[in-house]
Amino acid sequence: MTRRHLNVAQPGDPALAIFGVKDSRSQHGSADELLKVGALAKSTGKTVRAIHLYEDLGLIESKRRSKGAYRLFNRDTEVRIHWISKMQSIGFSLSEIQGILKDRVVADSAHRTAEELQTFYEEQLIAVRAKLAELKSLEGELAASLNYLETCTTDCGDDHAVSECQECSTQTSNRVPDLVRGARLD
Amino acid sequence: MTRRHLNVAQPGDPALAIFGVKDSRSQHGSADELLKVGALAKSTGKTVRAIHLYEDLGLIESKRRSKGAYRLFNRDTEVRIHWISKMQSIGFSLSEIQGILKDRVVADSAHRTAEELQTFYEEQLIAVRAKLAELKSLEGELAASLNYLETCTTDCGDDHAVSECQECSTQTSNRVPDLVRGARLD
DNA sequence: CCCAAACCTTACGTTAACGTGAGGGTTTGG
DNA sequence: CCAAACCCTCACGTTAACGTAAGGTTTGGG
Repeated sequence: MTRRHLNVAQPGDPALAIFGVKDSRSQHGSADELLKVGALAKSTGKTVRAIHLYEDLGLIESKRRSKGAYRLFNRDTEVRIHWISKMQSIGFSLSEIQGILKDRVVADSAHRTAEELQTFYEEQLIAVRAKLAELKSLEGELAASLNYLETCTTDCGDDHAVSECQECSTQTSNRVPDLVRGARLD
Repeated sequence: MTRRHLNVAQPGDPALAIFGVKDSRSQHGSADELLKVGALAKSTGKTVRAIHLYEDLGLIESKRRSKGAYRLFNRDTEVRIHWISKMQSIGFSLSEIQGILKDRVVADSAHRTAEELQTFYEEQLIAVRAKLAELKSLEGELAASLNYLETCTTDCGDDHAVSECQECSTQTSNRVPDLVRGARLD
C-alpha cells in the first residue's frame, strides 16, 4: 500500500476500453498471445527496466501475472509502447504522456471522454504546429548558413586566417546568417 | 588549475573570430557597452546560474572581468545566448551545442573552418528534416484523431458507457487513429 | 562614506529517464 | 530433473540542466 512512490493511476481503476475498434487485429488473441517482459522489450526496442518504469508510471499495464509473478502483456501493449516512443522522440516527457493517458476521464461517459480527448489533442496540435514552425525556421537558417559557407569555400580563392574574414570581400550580402554569427566568438 | 571539472575549451584558446561581418551592429561598442551578468540574464530571459553554467561549458565567454571580478560581457553574447535558447527549444542538448562550437576548428584556416561548419550543418539539416517529418506525421495523426473524435461527439447521439464504443456503429471508417488506439487501455 | 543590491565561488539539491547490480525465485529445453 | 536463461523486487547510481543556499566581496547612488 505504501509501496508506490510514483504518480500512478489507482491500480484499482477499471481498465478503461476507450472508443470502439472494428479493426480485426485488436480483437484476436485472448490468452495465448501474451508476451513476457523480455519479448516485449525486444519487440519494442526498449529495455526491461524501461518497461517496468512505464508500468510504474501507469503508462502500460500487464494483462495478468504468471504463477511466478511474471508480467504477461498482450500484443496491444506493443502499440502503446511504440506510441510512447514516438511521443518521446518528438519531445514529450513521460509525465506529459502520463497526462494524456490520465485525461481519459474516469466518468464512464463516452461523450465526455471524447470531449476531453478532443480538448487535449487540440492543444497538442497547436503545440506541435509551434514546434514545426520553429523547426522550419531552423531549417531555413541552416540552409542559409550552408549557402553562405558554400560561397566561402568555393569563391574565396586563397586560404587565409580566420580573423581576416572580418574584411571579407567575397560575400555579396552583408547579412551573416545567425547560425554563423551565433557560432562565432568575439 | 584543477578547478574545472567540466569539458571546457582551453581558456587560453584565442577567442576566434570566424567569418567576416560587414553588418554594422557587431562592430560598435568597444568598451562601454559591456553587460554585467544580471543584465545579460534579464535581456536573455536566462538565470544568472544558467549563464555561469554556459560559461563553464565554454558556450560563452566574458570579454573581461571588472576589478572586483565581475563578469563583463559584450552585446554579441546576447545573440549567442538567444541562439543557444533556440537550439535548446528545438531539441539540442548543451553538449551538442558544445560540439557545434568546438567544431570551429583550431587550425587558423578559414577554408578548413568553413568546411567543418559546412559538414556539421549539413548533418544538422538532415536531422532537422527528420524531426520535421516526424512532427508532420504527428500533426497528421492529431488531425485524424480530432476528426475521428469530432464524429464521436456530434454524430453519436445518446451518451453511453465507454465500453460500448467497442461496438460503435457511428464511425464509418474501421480505422481507429493510432493516437486514439494508443491512448486506449485493454 | 555607507549600505543595499548585485556579484563571486563553492557545493549540495533536484527532476527525468532510465542503468546497474544484489539477492532470490521461476521456466524450460535437453 | 536440472542448469541456463528469465524474471521479480528493492534500491542506489547517473547524466543533464539548472536551483538554491551559504559565506564573503564589490558597486554605485544618496
